[in-house]
Amino acid sequence: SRLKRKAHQEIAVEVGASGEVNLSRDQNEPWTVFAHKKPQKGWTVYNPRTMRPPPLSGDTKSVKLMSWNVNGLRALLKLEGFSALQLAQREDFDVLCLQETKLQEKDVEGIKQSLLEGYENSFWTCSASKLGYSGTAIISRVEPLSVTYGLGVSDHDGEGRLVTVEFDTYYLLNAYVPNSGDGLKRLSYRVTEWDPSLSSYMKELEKSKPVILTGDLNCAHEEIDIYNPAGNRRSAGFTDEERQSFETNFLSKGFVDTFREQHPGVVGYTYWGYRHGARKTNRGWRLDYFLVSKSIFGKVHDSYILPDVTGSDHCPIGLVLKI
Amino acid sequence: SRLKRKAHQEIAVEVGASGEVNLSRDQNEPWTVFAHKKPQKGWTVYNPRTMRPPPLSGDTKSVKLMSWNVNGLRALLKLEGFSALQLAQREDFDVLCLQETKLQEKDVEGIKQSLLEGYENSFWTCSASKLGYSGTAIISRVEPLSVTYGLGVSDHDGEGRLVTVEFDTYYLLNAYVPNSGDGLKRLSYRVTEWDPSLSSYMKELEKSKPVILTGDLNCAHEEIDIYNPAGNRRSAGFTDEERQSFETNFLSKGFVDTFREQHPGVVGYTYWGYRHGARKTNRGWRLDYFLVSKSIFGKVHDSYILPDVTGSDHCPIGLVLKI
DNA sequence: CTTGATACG
DNA sequence: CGTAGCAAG
Repeated sequence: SRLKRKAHQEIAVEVGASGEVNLSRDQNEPWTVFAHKKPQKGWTVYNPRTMRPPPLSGDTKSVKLMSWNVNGLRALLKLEGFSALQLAQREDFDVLCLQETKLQEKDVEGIKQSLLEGYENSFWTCSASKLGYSGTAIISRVEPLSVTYGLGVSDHDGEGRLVTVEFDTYYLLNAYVPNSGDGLKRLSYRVTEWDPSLSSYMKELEKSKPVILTGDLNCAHEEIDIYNPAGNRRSAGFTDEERQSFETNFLSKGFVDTFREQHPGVVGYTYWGYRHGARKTNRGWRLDYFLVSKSIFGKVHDSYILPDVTGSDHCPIGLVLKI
Repeated sequence: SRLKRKAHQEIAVEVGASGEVNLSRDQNEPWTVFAHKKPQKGWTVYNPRTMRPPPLSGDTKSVKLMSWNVNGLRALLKLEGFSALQLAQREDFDVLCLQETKLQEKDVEGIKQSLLEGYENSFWTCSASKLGYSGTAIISRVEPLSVTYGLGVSDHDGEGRLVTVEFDTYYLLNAYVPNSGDGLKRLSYRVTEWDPSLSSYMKELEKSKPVILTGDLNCAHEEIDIYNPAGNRRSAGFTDEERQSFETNFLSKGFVDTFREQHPGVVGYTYWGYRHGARKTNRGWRLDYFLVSKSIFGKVHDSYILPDVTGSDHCPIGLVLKI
């Protein structure tokens, strides 16, 4: 049955004294924020209240991975109420992957200290070529078996865009895929060099263990993954080239887009440009993913989005994995 | 008699709904903000409430000139309550000279429109060499006889640091003198090229009419003009070279420092660096002046400072001239 | 529209 | 510390 929709409806977000985030909407009401003038038949809008599976029974062990493009970690931490700490308290994640930390090497040590109790393992990349640009981190409760920065063998590692940790039963890769840029200046680099290199690297790792790739993959895969497909055919992140590359290098190589697999026909954005108040009207993109090797897709309990968490132009996403 | 002093006393400034500025202090209390640990004997701190002469009698005609380094006019105008408009309402000036407007040529027309009713004559300089840098303006009720931008004949005019207007009985020059910069990089240019050129230009004009120079002259002339003379002997604005240049090029050439002449032994700062809350503790400098040709010093009724006007790291100064 | 680096004060 | 411009998204 179709949801009742009201275009441009705003969600009021209330931040409590201790930083907790409360949606002011009735918990039972369906998620009705929808900016499409003519929503496609059969599409519904992802509602993290109603579209998440019930918690696993107590005797099923699970791990919760989260990913968030924070668009500048120092700025985010200044907004107390939205700090990673609050997210930890709410979500109780095991691993948090950050992109666009925009840290310099010299900031890392200080940030590490001030971060979360109980997450003593953290691994940071910074852009060597441009200060305050790009940068990723993996923050984990348990100590990984190994850590790798960058693609290792290639010449794509000057911008601190990738960090890999190895756990018992899988590799976890956290990537901030290069934006193709204004005028699509970097489109060619992105689709002919970066994407294939990342893909090969993943296939190489997969020989020993299943692989999970998360992060800002800077591509809205299909029309359902962007608010205005027609108007963005030549926009970075929705070109045919990038979408094709996403399929060729990742999906066709046996990596599963977990959110889409669990939620066919569901609109779930993870990014809204700061310009023109795009977030209020849900004019967004789905750019952030958890892709997993087919061999462990069966372990995916929940692939979800937290669109109400602000503080960045992206929102966090999560993956609950049975182990 | 010595004033009672309390170091680091703070003045609370209240801004009313219509933008008026109210000091919260008792009107009868002397001005006691004083940051010197050991105030020099005989120095008192300028108090604009008690140290200004009584208004001129109704039959003496006068003109009020004001000067303010606004440190970015667009930023200032955003702070509604402290706009030049409020200053106009309080002070009823005839001419307002601004420095460090930091406007680009393309901003000027728009700003001109949005400015003050009754001040239809305004003349703007912008830095051609560096966008958003330097820049001056003279805003006047009456139309001047002529306007000149820069030093005219020299090669010092790329930065929009000088504008001259000619009135019936005097020339008014508004200058933003080059800061000698970190490491005193520009000290030599400043004292061997800019100051002498400005001085010659003034002497040239003086052949036909008395001259008034106002603006940010970027020099604290004597020890009394700076909160920590000993610690700033090699700071831009208080080097021996700049102080000597100030004397040689301006005072010795017959231009009178009107504030100092009227208030010997009085500490009156016009600038407080933003760093370390220098303004709260009155750790300031007197960098802004009205200098006048000796021939019209007799016409000076009041040379004053408005230290309670915020919105910039400098405060406005004023000159009331009998005409 | 927002972050962050850099210049300048 | 704060105002600018700029690059990047």
